This record gives sequence, C-alpha cells and structure tokens, in this order.
Amino acid sequence: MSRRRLPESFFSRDARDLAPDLIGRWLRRDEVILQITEVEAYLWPDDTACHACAGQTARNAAMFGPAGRAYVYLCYGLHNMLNVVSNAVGQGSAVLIRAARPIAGEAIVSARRGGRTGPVMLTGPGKVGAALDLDVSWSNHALFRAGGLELLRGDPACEVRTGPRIGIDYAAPKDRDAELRFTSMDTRWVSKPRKLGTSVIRIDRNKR
DNA sequence: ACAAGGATCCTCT
DNA sequence: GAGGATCCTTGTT
Repeated sequence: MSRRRLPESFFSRDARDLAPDLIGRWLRRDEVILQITEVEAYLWPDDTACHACAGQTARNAAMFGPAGRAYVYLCYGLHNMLNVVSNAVGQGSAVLIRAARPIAGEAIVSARRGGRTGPVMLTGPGKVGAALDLDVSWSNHALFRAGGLELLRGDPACEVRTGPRIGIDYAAPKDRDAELRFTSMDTRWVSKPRKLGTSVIRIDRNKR
C-alpha cells in the first residue's frame, strides 16, 4: 500500500502546499528507499531565494516544466541537489529535498557516501543526492512513472514543523524569514535543528 | 573570454 | 564555530 507511486496530479499545485505533503513520503531508486524528513519550498513568482527568480536559463529549465519531474542542479561545483518540480508549466517553482532517512538499501547508501561507518545520516541536500547517486542528467525525470527514481506514498500520517529556509542569505529579508522549510518532528533526521520554528502541521493521509 | 559567487560538506579547533 | 574544497553557471566585456 505505502509502496504505491503517487500520481502526476499529486504534484500539480503550489510549492507551498506540496512541500509539507512530501514529508514522510518515500523516494525509491531500485533497492534504495529513503523517507523524506526535510524539505524547502521555492516559490513562483517573487521569491528572491528561488533559482527561477531571474528567469529561465539552461540550468533551471526543468523548474519551468510540468510538475512531478526532478530538477537536479550542481551546487558549489560538487553537490547534486534534488528538487521536485511543482506548479504549472511556465511557473519556475520546486521543492528541495534537504534530508532523508534510509528505509532500505543502507549498505548501498553507505557505499555511495564513501563507505563511511556508523549510522547513515542524510542530513543535508548534498548527502541525499549522493545517496541516490544523482547528477544533473536526472533533471526532467518523471517521479510518478515506474523505473529509475520514484516517489511513493510512504507514511500514512505525520507531524511537520515549519521554519525559515537555510543558506539563502543573498535573498530579500521577506524571503529569508518566510517559513518555507518543513521538517519531521524527530530532529535526529533534520539538518540544522537549532533554526526551527514553533508551528506544527498535522497531516492525516488516511482520510483522503 | 572572464570574473564572481553559490539552496554545501567535511575537517579541524 | 570557522574555513577550505571545488567547478559550474551566469552575466558582463
């Protein structure tokens, strides 16, 4: 039941609404399954933190395409960051996957992370990209189709905490402060837990 | 053709 | 908590 893929229609809404609904969902690539524990919404229009803010370019083109696809970009020349494209065609908006907890395939994830020992803590977007072995060629990949990288229904219910987004000091103050970061309640699986807000959203997916 | 800077991570202290 | 790694993307000349 929880391993069913989410349909294309699930993604076609504003990033602000889609983002909290991604917490507790599962990302699967072959043997590896990750439970999403932290995301950030990047909005359209008028979000100075969003890559699409300055318009469409070759790099961010996937954000302007149809929802439910991946947008993967290279950060600091070495980290591959996974986003889920939201909104309608022509609107450059997406949700960044910032952290996750391994559900299956831990040995594979550990190997992809350079064979580090100890618990596999995917607390940061670069780590998530490495765990799934992604690069920019995954942009435009449809997450609702079988094969490759898929988004599954995952957990039936969860609680989500909000907070300001991380690493966007270059953005306008109103965008820096906007509570567009969403995390699971278990801060063990969250990057930078000290910068969290106080409000909590309850999500029950059984009653849909 | 060039310069600047980045939605980060790791290794120190 | 601070700093270096590392290289692609972008806007400008």
